[in-house]
Amino acid sequence: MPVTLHELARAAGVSVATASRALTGSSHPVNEATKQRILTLAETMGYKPNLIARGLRTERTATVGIIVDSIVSPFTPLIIRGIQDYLQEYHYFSVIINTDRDPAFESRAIDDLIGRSIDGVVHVESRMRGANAVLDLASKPYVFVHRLFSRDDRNSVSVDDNYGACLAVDHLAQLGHRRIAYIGGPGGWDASANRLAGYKDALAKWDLEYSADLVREGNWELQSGFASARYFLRETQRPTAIFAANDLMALGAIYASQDAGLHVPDDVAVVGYDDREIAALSRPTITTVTLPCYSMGQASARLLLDLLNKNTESSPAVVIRGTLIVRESSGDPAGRIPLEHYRSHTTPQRLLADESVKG
Amino acid sequence: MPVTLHELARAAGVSVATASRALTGSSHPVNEATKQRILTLAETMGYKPNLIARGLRTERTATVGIIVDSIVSPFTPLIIRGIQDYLQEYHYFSVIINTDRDPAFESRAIDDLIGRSIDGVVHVESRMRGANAVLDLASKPYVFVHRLFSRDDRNSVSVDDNYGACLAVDHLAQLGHRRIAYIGGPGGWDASANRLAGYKDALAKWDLEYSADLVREGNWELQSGFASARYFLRETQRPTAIFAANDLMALGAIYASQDAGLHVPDDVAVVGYDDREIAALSRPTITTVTLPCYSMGQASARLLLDLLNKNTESSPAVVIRGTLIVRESSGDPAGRIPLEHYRSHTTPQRLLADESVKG
DNA sequence: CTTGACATGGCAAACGTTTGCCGTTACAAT
DNA sequence: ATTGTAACGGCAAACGTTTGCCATGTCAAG
Repeated sequence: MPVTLHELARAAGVSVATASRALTGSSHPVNEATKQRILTLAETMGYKPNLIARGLRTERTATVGIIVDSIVSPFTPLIIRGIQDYLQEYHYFSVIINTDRDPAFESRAIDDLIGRSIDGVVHVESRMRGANAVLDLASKPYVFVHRLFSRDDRNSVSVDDNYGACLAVDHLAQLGHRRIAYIGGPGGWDASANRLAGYKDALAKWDLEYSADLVREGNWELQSGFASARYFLRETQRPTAIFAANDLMALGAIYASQDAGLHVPDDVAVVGYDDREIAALSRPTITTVTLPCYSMGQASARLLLDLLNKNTESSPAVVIRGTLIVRESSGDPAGRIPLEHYRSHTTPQRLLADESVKG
Repeated sequence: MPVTLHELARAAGVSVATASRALTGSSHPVNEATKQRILTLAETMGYKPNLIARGLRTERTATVGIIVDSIVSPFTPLIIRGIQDYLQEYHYFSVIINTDRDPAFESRAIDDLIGRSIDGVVHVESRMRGANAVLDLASKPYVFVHRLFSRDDRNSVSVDDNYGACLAVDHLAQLGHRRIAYIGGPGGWDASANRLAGYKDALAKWDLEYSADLVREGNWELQSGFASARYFLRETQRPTAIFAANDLMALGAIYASQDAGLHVPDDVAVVGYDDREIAALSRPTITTVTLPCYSMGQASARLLLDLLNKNTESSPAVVIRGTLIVRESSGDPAGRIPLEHYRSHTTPQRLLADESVKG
């Protein structure tokens, strides 16, 4: 039922070849007048190119696959949006595959992607993984987005966790805190190591002594933040500030402080990491370092398009930095929370602001 | 580079026609022995059908488009997952289009979908909209998912908000509350009207008098819940329970109660709606009615596949019911919060549990 | 022995594009 | 007048499938 190139060409009194060239802006010259005639005719007739047929012929589909390990995650959708917004400008399309870390489904999905002859892939993984899946698609350009693992590899986007942790500790030190405790992530995650390193770096920068008594390892969950903070607050010389490696653990630390009869931030200052929605809704709201998901998505799309169009073999590894968002849990000296602080978490503006790109 | 049907056929010593029929399970008979030979050969040679070519020939792509107005929303990803999980079982694929309610981008996206000759569309919209976009794709099977608008239309999935609100008020009445206030959503949304109706229905059921003094209209945001609750609590005969039409306003109500020196739930019980993550993280955790996004996604996919495969003209409208999740803000008599309550919000199990389907 | 039905398999057209190759014309340079 | 170059346009092949149609062989019923 849809109008084809043949019909369009016949209506314009030209061959399909000419019509095709007029529409695609081919390098082959075509008379400007006829070109315009074809274009306007295409408009009026409502011609829409059959992308399936085009894909079959050109073996390029202007489609990239996005493989994510969980679309139900506070971070993934933002990354996806970053990717899609960037792709859109270049008239690329994306197909999202949600694997849920199920290898069987993943390999089936990859087969599907191959069958659809997508042009490239962005792989959004929160965990490290073997390279098995990658091999299958090795012939296609491939870009990684790693939220919790840093990769020195080329063709990858990751986060400068060290820098982010420095930001947090800097802030606390600047407020005058000298005993700053740290609740880290579990072992085996690069993010845990890097944020710990950032914590240490910042301490050194401020000539503060690193003490193992002020560091505990959590598991990203609220309870672990709660337990760790309770431990710190029972010490003879309790810390005046706690930096947690994510917002959930920071919230746990706040609850523990409150249970101990301490006021946040007057008695204990707390800083989190990630800038999840909860950080803007809790009481007090949580000072935190943003995880620049949107920018990461954009950067990965940019990398992939470079790979596709400039025929470069590989792109550099991109590392993105978050920024500090100061809220009540660290700063505001008055105890009472101005109501205006409870703003919507993610407005379009917010997506882009607060995130800076490096590399 | 990938192995084609021709190569496979030649290797098996048959024609492409036979190979095709062996692989696709065509109705045309093919000798069982040769069929097996072809299948195993396909396996060893790593043959993957070119879905582009197949799509060109058959004009069916086993792909459905998912058009969402915002992928950055606490609800959309869960709906998407419901859709994709269901589609996956039937070897369908999906393409997600994020419109951000930008009509220009939306129409471009729809053109793209047409060009890709997708088989059908699931439209996930949180707001009501004109049918303009729909017309363009009218030739394709189309299913709506409406989270905040109910549609009597066929080919649509929506929520039984009336029922959900009843659930909440029932719960409060059962706990002995007789003055139950209501913070509603803004006008113009079906969800607001339906939840209000449910509130009234439940009151009637319990022989409780409806009073306009106990109802205020919020705007879904935390502040409005805060302001509304403060208003209620200043009344000479303050309510002992507050039902808010979403979790954010419920949280605002909790904050207002706490500011007024009242304990939740001992002095004021609060129930929300939606079961967003915050409801499981706040202090106290919030009793709420689930918005069964995952089930809605599944149901819409089922509807669409019915449309595609059974050649039915239309499917019935499906209405899905949420369930009540009792947490501390309404029930727990003791003031202190057991730490175990702070569990991960969305585990795979959770996706399916707590949601019941009707119709 | 004839006929019809069925199992099996191949030929080739078709799906709607893009593009290499060739032909024609116009025009400038020699 | 001849040649070279560029602009313009058409023909037809190709991309990898699926499928209508036809051909052959087999076998059972008449």
